Amino acid sequence: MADKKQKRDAAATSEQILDAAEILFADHGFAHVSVREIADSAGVTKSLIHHHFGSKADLWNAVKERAFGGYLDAQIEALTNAAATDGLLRGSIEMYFRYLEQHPRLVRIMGWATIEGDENPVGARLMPLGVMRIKEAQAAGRFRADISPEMALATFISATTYWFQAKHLFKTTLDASCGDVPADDASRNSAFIDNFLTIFFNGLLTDSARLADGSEDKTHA
Amino acid sequence: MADKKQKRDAAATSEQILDAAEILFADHGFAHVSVREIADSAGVTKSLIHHHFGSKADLWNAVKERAFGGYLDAQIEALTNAAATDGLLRGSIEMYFRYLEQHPRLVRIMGWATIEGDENPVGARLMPLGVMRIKEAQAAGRFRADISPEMALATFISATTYWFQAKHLFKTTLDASCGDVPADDASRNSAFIDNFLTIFFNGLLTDSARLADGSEDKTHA
DNA sequence: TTATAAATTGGTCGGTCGGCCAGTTAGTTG
DNA sequence: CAACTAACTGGCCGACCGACCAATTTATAA
Repeated sequence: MADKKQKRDAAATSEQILDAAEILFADHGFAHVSVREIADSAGVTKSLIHHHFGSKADLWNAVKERAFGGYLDAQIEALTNAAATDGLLRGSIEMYFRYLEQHPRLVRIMGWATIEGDENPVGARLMPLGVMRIKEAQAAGRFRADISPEMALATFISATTYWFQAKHLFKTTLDASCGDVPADDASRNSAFIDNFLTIFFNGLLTDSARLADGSEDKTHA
Repeated sequence: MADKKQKRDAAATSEQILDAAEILFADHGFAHVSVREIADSAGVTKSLIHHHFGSKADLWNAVKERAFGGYLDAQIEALTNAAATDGLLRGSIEMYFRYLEQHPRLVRIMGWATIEGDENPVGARLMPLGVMRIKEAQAAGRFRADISPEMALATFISATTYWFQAKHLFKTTLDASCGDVPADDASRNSAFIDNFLTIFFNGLLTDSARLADGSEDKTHA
């Protein structure tokens, strides 16, 4: 156990504050949360927050930076390692999807940041990598050449991001659906990504690539 | 001009207030706008807003109801009239897209409502219609039967909605793209819907339907 | 041990928020 | 014309906001 319980630890305190702020900001948005609430939730004084972060807006920026940092690292790695073969590209797309699934708070923070007009430095760094992967697949003759790589990527990002951001909007319809839609959240996510990937790749693949890929799919589906 | 300029007109005043509130709420969100700002922008007194709408939250609800009302009517009509032939379904999808394009304030209001957790009665009424159209296309053998109609619809709604809600996120990458991406907003919207529809329908159509449809497309593309 | 910087506290400030209320004016009805 | 209702106004209220500050406590280095 060592002497972990120090009386004063600036780094630990800052993280406590960031943790509390992240939860509250993600749930209710910047404007709906007061510094007092964050202080109470973090078990510190309101003044201490100003001492460590300056202002409420600076705290919000710090929360976003921390959340986006891990996200950026994970996705850059996935997109960099993804070779241009369909299988790996597919896997890297699913990895992106699963990352959002496992970080719902990040999804909400991204949502608030987006609608509040933040220019998102994460997307600006991530998207060129995705575009590159798609262009490689086109050059290899696997993806149709008449599709704009940028627009294909926009389709993919939009579909997956909005699925998580607005999941509750789909819930009513999905619940009312007769039969073939799974009931629990996790299964629904899997069903969505399965269906989306099928549509997306079938729409993107060239005829020859689709035939080759389709036969593989059918062997294990 | 008749005697339009009445001194007192409750209905007209309410609309003035709704108009001003819609713009401000759409731009900055519910929490970032004060009743005073709305009153100033509408040219009325703060008290008058409370007189007509009760509370700030009630005004927000009234704004959303009015905005969603017209949207609901337009989309129900489009989806009801759409026959199950690909052409009309495609047209009805593009109509949906164009409606969002021409009502950017509605898009933002939907965005705020979504992230603030409102259950959206509009989607609950619209989505069953879309699911029905897709099922018809499946029954007619035009759409692949191994795709969940609900998930296909979720893909479509997510892609189109997020495209407009987060357009500024794509801007950087699109601007930096070399060559083949149009520069102005309107052309980009058209490029997106074109590319999306190609991917979406190619991914959804059965092999036989794709061949028939593809030959038609190639004649004018 | 002492000096110094940093972490932390409680309290307070000016300002803005949404809501309310008493009073006034305009339109309607009888 | 009088009586009544509804539209509309100005001012005020308590509550809460983010920020700031002076004072206190702890850790560290000299």
